[in-house]
Amino acid sequence: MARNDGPGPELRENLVYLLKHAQQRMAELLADALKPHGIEGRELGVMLTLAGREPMSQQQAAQRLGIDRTTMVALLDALEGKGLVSRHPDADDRRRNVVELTGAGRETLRLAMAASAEAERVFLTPVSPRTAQELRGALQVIVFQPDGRDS
Amino acid sequence: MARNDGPGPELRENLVYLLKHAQQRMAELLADALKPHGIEGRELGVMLTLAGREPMSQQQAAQRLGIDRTTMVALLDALEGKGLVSRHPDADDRRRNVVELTGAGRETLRLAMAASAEAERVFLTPVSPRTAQELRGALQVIVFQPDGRDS
DNA sequence: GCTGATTATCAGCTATACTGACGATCAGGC
DNA sequence: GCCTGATCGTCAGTATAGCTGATAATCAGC
Repeated sequence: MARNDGPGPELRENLVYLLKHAQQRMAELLADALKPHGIEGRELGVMLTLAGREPMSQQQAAQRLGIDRTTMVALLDALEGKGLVSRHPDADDRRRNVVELTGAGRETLRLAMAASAEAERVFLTPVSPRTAQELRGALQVIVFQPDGRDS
Repeated sequence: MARNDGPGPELRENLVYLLKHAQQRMAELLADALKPHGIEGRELGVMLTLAGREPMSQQQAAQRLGIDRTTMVALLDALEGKGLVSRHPDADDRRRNVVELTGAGRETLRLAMAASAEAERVFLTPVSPRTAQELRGALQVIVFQPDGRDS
């Protein structure tokens, strides 16, 4: 995004503005941190979804991530091309592709998770660890219980 | 965005994921709140930047907002088409356009700011007012003093 | 063994925001 | 005064992310 001279006081209070720019900064930090490992942010999301779980279909993975199934196709094409995930038809339901991390995928994921944690650390540098935890907690509540119902 | 069944525990902790989805929800709430007033979120950002200040050039406004000058052209085309802002050449520097809110623009901005505040209130429903203030404060620090230098 | 639903895939569309090029204009050196 | 380089607004083209709609293969219920 273009250079930002700093907005007027009206926008400094604006949540859309703050969230958008915070998200953008975090995404840039993550992209830089992941570059050495040859993946991008959304691909890490896919790999995290696939990790430590039963194998799942593309559709299931897409729903978990909150992305469209057609978007998942392109993401998996890229990851499969890098040898990080494998697709093969489900024996029980041959419409489905079972998607799994490969060995290389698990290793890359391990390194990428460390890089991601470091990017988050940099992102959170200007606030105290306590504030950082409150920030994460508040976002979790807002994203996962937006109607105030308890989980 | 597509339906989200809820991610695994790895992603629930992930700041990029949380920020992206929080930003998306806030943007949707704002878009709905602004629809009756005939403007969208980015247009409110432009109008807030133009409000209560000396008239400024398109470039200055763009830098304040952190968007590209070419993006500003299209945004102002729309706002001018709705009669909410006026452009006219700067007498002192005829390369520049002086951009100002019209009377209708100021009135729309007044209503839109109320709608925006209400959208933020809905967004923050699941957290306490105190947590909401901490969230806003933490984001401000991260966005405006990302290197930890004091303002 | 039909009929309707589901899965993965693909083409095409939309929204957003950028880069690069252009003409008009300004500012500084001479 | 005049040339050179920089700046401003504009436009065309490009890139990215994500969607809709259509299609072929497959499944499940009757």
